[in-house]
Amino acid sequence: MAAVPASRSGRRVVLRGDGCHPPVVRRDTERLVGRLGAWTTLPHPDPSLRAAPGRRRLGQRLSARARGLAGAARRLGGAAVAPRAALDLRMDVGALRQHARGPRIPLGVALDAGRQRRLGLRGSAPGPAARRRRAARASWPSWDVAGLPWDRRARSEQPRLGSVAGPFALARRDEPGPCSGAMSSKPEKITPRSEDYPKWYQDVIREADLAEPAKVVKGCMVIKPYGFAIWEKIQRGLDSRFKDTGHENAYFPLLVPQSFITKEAEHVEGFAPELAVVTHAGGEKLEEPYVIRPTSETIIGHFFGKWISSHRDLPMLINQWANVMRWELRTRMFLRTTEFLWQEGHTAHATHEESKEEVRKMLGVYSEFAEGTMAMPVVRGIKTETEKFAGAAQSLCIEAMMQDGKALQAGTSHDLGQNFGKAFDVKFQSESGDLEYVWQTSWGVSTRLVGGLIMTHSDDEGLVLPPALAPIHAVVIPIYKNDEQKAAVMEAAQRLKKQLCAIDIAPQGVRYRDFIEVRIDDRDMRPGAKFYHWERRGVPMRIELGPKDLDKGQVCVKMRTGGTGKKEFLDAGAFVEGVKDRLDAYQAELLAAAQQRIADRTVTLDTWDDFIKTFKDDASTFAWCHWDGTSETEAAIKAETKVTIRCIPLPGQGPDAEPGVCIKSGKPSTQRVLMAKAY
RNA sequence: CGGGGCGUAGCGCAGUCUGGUAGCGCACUUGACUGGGGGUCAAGGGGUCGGAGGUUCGAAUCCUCUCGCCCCGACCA
Repeated sequence: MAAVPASRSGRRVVLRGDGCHPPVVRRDTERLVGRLGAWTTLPHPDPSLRAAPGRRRLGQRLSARARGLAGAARRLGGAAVAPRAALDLRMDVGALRQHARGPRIPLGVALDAGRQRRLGLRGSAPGPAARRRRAARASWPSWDVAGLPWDRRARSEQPRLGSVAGPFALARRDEPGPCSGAMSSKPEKITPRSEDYPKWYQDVIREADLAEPAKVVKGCMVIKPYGFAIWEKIQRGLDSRFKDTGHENAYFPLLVPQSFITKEAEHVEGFAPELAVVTHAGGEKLEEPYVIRPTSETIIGHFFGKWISSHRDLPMLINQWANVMRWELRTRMFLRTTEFLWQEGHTAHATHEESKEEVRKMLGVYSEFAEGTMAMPVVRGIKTETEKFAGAAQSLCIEAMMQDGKALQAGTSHDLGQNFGKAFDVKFQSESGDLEYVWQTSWGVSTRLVGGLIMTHSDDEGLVLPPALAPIHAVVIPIYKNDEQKAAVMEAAQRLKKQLCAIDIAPQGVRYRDFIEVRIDDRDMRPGAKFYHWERRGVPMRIELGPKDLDKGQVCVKMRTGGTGKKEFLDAGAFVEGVKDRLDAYQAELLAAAQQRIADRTVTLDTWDDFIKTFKDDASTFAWCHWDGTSETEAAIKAETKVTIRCIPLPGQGPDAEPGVCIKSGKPSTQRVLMAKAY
């Protein structure tokens, strides 16, 4: 038996095929297999597969798929390799050597550097790290195994005893094994939406580097810089609108005395199950526990009570940017996490008319922001009794449709009536001198908007962002072959960046400026790798800049959502001139596409049969249906189909009000409501 | 809380059945070549195997306990 030369690179032997594509044989494998010609005629370890006594090629009795693999191996040099239908085969030289003597051929064993050394196939000494580790180990007291039967150095020269599972059993793997992952030289791939929508969502967040699960804190997430930059732009856009509508920011404590929560009956009932409670502090048990705010109506109610005494103190218009905590059982990044960031507006008014007006006004701000800035169309409506905020008289909401047809409550605006005013004794003396309770509102949107943004626009290549919220609008990829070219290209890139960065693309009417943000990606990577990198992050515009472009005074521009080939070559000056329009058009395209989807996937249903059919399994759409207005029917529909009433549309947001019969109960109904499965 | 899966290098995972020198791929570092859609080669760095007990000459591997995470259900923005 000839000695087996080690593969030069020291890589494992890997053959891979999936039955659909030709087997993939790595180059180092090729070399090694080529040198294994000596074992062409090994006997198969399983006698049942060894039809003729003596010699037979291993591939012969195997399935067609496996034969394909074995065939590839033969073509490479005549080595006989027994694959199993499963696709990943690793075979180690030591195993082959054993196999040549007899009974066992362990697959799933790597031919790594260490193993090669052990088998005497690798001349080079262990690396420094290995040496250090070994030295450290040697200094510990240890049992000398030399010469004993369990000494592996001796054993490796003999066939291993014990049960022989055989190559197929050992290599069997119903799930893609480590090889398939190990074979990939690409970053983690993004699962296509059609295959697994929730998985796709997680993949996009990871690949775009928006956030990651905290893991060490249950149900929480870390919002990474790129993800937080999006949230910051959302904050800025909303905050300026709140200021424009007369609100002021303030901050209230994170901890709320437990007794506060219990003051409003419906409120405590709604939130009790998801409260996190602080019982100890400073090494001692607290006399009264604090709850970590799930929302701040109670503590703000308390302070409103102290601050408001006259109608002259009204309206009180406060907003708070804060974190809140709700102990959820199942979490999803951005959409539902234990801790999340949001904005909560709290206002107090002298009359119900005025507070109701505030509730509508802020819902208007939200919907304008959702559609204008996020390019996410929404339906404005009223929550049903069961879906409304715990403690509110009425809740308004905006509902967006995600790409899987499910609804996402993207913002809420509550008419609190006098409920909290009464609970916290927030009274004022009116012009007529009477003491009256204030009328309050609260309204909020959260980091959930980021989730909505992702699920509105992104595609199988990764994140897609509307320019109005993109932290980076354009990335310049310099193309060059040598230092000289690099210098010229980089200089041109800097010049272009300077021009672009001076352009303000803030929408009309806002009180802030929003300059185009440009990155020049001068990392030492292949241009292609950079393309994918920024594509996954949803950067709206990519500019390739190379020597040819410099010569012609042009730039190569590729918008994020165009197909791979859709590159435009534009005169550099004209491009800069028209870049704002270009971004505006892109923003408009995203909104139009989202509107189209919502239009395409919204249905009107009149029979329960159709309803069941529409929502069977995991499917969802927006469905306008008649409902008899009772919580019982609502609960029955939910129990049977998981579909909920997302909202009762405000005028103009759904079909015109017309009498009908409830889709479930058949009882009379005055108008259709929006039904869908929800996040 | 029920059902399922999993804790081994930064990430993804082999190795655990059958105890005997801690491995692979990606990522990372250095150098060279390369550069208009995920490059190649070479040389390197990095882990007391989730934790605690136990069995053993010897435990990632066997036993007991424990902690944590993910997925699927019941609750929710």
